[in-house]
Amino acid sequence: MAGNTFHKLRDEIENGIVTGTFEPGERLDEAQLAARFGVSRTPIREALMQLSAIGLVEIRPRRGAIVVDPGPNRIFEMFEVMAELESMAGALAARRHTEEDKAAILESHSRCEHSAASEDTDSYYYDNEVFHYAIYEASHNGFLAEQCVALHRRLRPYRRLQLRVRNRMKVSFREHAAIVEAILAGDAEAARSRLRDHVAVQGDRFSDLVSNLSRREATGAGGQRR
Amino acid sequence: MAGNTFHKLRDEIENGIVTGTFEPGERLDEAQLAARFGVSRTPIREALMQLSAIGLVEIRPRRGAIVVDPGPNRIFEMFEVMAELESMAGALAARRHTEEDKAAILESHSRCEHSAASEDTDSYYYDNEVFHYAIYEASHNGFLAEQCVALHRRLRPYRRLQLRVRNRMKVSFREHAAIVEAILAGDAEAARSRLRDHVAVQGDRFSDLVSNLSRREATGAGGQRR
DNA sequence: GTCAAATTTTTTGTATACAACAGAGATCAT
DNA sequence: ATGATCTCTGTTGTATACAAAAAATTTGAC
Repeated sequence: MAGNTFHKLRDEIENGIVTGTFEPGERLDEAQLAARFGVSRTPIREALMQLSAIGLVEIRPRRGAIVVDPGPNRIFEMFEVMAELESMAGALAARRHTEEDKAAILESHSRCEHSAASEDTDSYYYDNEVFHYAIYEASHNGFLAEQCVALHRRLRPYRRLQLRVRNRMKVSFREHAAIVEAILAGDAEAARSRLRDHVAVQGDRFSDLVSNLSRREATGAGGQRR
Repeated sequence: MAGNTFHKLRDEIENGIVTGTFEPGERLDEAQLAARFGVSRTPIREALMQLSAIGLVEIRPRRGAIVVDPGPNRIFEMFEVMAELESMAGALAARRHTEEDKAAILESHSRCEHSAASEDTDSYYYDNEVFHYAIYEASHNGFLAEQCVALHRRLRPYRRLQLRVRNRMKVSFREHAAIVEAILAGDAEAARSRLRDHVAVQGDRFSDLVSNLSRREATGAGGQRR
């Protein structure tokens, strides 16, 4: 899994964006990044090109690359699509899951139970991810799984904000239980609608998200485009 | 909309892949492409990086880039996802469309009628695209619209194969009519299921597609990876 | 002191140079 | 003749160089 320099740089920068090292709206200076990573500008540019194709950074001609800052509206749109893709995966999983899929889902589900009980948000966050990935796999649609993983990854920072809301973790786990039940029972439509509700950001959860976003904004996360 | 060299190159190569100038499995030699377009290797590489991030080409470390060749299975998976995304757009459009959206849908729909009547597959192909784009817009989810356009574009060559099947054009148009009706009536679930059936590649249509694929393969389209 | 034009500086975009690696062919031993 | 190793060529990956454009700064007029 070596991956050449540009590949590692791509992951590195992508990670920096997702974890917040590079803030939304921030300008990504090529020379600066090159110095930071101890390489020349060439691989940096290649990494930025890839990130721009994914939609994580925006390259403005002759004016450099900036970290894309999706407004609350765009974030909502992304969650709306994510909900539909996940519910699709769930519906397919209900119809197509194998014994191995079942084992993987149950395994990750019980891990979630454990971290939810111990109120460890960080480890719940991780286990939750594994749980969802298990469903993607069980859909037996490789392309769908890839799309889900990519979008899930992109929404990571905002998901994280959501988990901070009081009791969200336990509610989330209860929803998981209902989803598992539907999938294992082979009830595609139940799995679909339960996953949609689980992922969608509606009503209170939307306002919670927006308020968390603006709070972050206020603490100087950027967003100002000169 | 000037776009720097690498931007134009990206579109150029992407187009070449979609239209078949570059065949699936074909190796994309950087120096060769550079000579062909009269530029240096640098912008060529940047274009290839972007295409690899989209998933159109695969960059094997130290072994060059090749045009990705999705097997029949992967193509089927992509159609399955496309069907779901389109039906989602249709469902949203049924609930959210404005007067302008309605006008755009009806306009493109009647264009389709015209080209279907005159049996002009090429112009039907184009008008059909406009029709579907109008639905994406009417969903009022910009992110969803982008995803749909990207996937639609990627499936272009295979859609084209499908249209060759006898009477497909007229059947397609009749399906459009039912979809328009559902959307304008605000019936989200009808729009969803009708669009899903319209886009999905099931039963006969799947075998037709596979047979067309293998016919193309037989005429020397490549796919051999050394 | 303020605003605008010109100049300098910085930064991007492309080309070229060079080093490291992969694949093909040649050489050699058996 | 066959198999393995070695060499050699071709291609990729990274660094550097240079040109053009945009931002910053200075200069000058009022």
